[in-house]
Amino acid sequence: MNTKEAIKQPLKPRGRPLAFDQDAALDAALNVFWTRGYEGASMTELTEALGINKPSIYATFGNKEALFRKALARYLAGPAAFVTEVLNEPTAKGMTEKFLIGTVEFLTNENNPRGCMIVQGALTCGAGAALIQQELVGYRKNYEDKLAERFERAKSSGELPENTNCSALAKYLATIHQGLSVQASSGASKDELMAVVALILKKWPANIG
Amino acid sequence: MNTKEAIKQPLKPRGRPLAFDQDAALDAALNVFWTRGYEGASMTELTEALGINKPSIYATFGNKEALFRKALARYLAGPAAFVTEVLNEPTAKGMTEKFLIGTVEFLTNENNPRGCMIVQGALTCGAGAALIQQELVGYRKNYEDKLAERFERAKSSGELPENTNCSALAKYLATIHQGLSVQASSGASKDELMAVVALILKKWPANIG
DNA sequence: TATGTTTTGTACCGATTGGTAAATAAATAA
DNA sequence: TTATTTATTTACCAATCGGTACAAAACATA
Repeated sequence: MNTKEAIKQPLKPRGRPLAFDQDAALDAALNVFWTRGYEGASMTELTEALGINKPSIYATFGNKEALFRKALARYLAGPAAFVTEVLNEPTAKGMTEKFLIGTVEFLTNENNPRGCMIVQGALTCGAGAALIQQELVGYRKNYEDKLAERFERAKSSGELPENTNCSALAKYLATIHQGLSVQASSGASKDELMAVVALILKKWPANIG
Repeated sequence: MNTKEAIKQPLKPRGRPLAFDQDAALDAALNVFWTRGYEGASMTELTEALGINKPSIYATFGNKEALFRKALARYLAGPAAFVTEVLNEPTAKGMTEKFLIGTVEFLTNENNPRGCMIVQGALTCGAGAALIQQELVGYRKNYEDKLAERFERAKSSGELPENTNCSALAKYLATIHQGLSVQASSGASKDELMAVVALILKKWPANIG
């Protein structure tokens, strides 16, 4: 028995092998949810997009909610990863710039559906999607909190003045981000949104405090 | 025959009279669409909210799309009327202040559902709601254009400098408005959103041009 | 009272929703 | 080969979707 092989494949799966790539299927599901929102994406459309039948989806990913959550995790770890990465920028000003410019590039990337999935996945919905709706609200709040924490650190380090209202500043950035998402899904171009961001950054951080 | 009576009621309706108030019914429909969005509002929920049966809805207002459009018209003429009224403010600066402060008061009014119906009525949806989705995009663009025109007038009158990018400034305001709508529907309080607006207005219009 | 007109309530329509039972197919293990 | 395990396909489920047929009810006119 080869040790290397034993490590890479400690035990071969017993039954019939999966006939599709799980990551590719999740990408396809993400694309549908991203475009349609949670409720707007029907299992029929998802089935066609994934290229597999419904029982395979349910056996592999669980029900529609579970599939949405797994697609959402892939969204956060993949195309939307820049949002958490910018938190590590050395300065709050640099973070703000990278965040806003990165947001516009992300929202108008022609390889992606338009808009941010966290924002538009379930803004309004029927009663059956209330749980997903609340979860997305939580994701938005969570990121806003991280922005506020970053501004607090900048205040401690002296980059921002002592009287800075960090939570208001974070909510301001989140508001811009969410508005840009609506704009992008309404057809706004990269140049148009970059012009908006330029207006915002021109006087930043002068409008703090 | 009394002339006054003839003018007020030129001819009495022939058949069985309507058993409900059309405006009150439209208000109830507006409330459901405003909360749920176009697709999230089911005819069953609408029926229960209006207090009348489905055949009465269809006979009076038409199908779901027609009902939505009539509720939307009532929304624009009623709770959202301030948005067009602020365009008549004597100065662009005054308009901007009234627009942003009015937006926050509107979005956090406890008598209303949270969020702007034009923004959230059909941001993402299934294929069947594509027409309503596009119409709402049109309403957003239309208002943004009116903001841009107002800024152009302010440029002509000398209130704004000659190098002002009016369309970018209008898109900036629209972006803020749409972001505030998402924030309000996520549970942000009036005080929190007023703090955001205060940040924006503090340096306005310094970030022009 | 009889007739015509309109709205009402009930009961239903086909299509689609998310989700699944059951048989078959493809792999490994004995 | 035979048994076991897992995945696939087909066909279907109850519930809900938007929308409507039909008859009873409530009015004005004659």
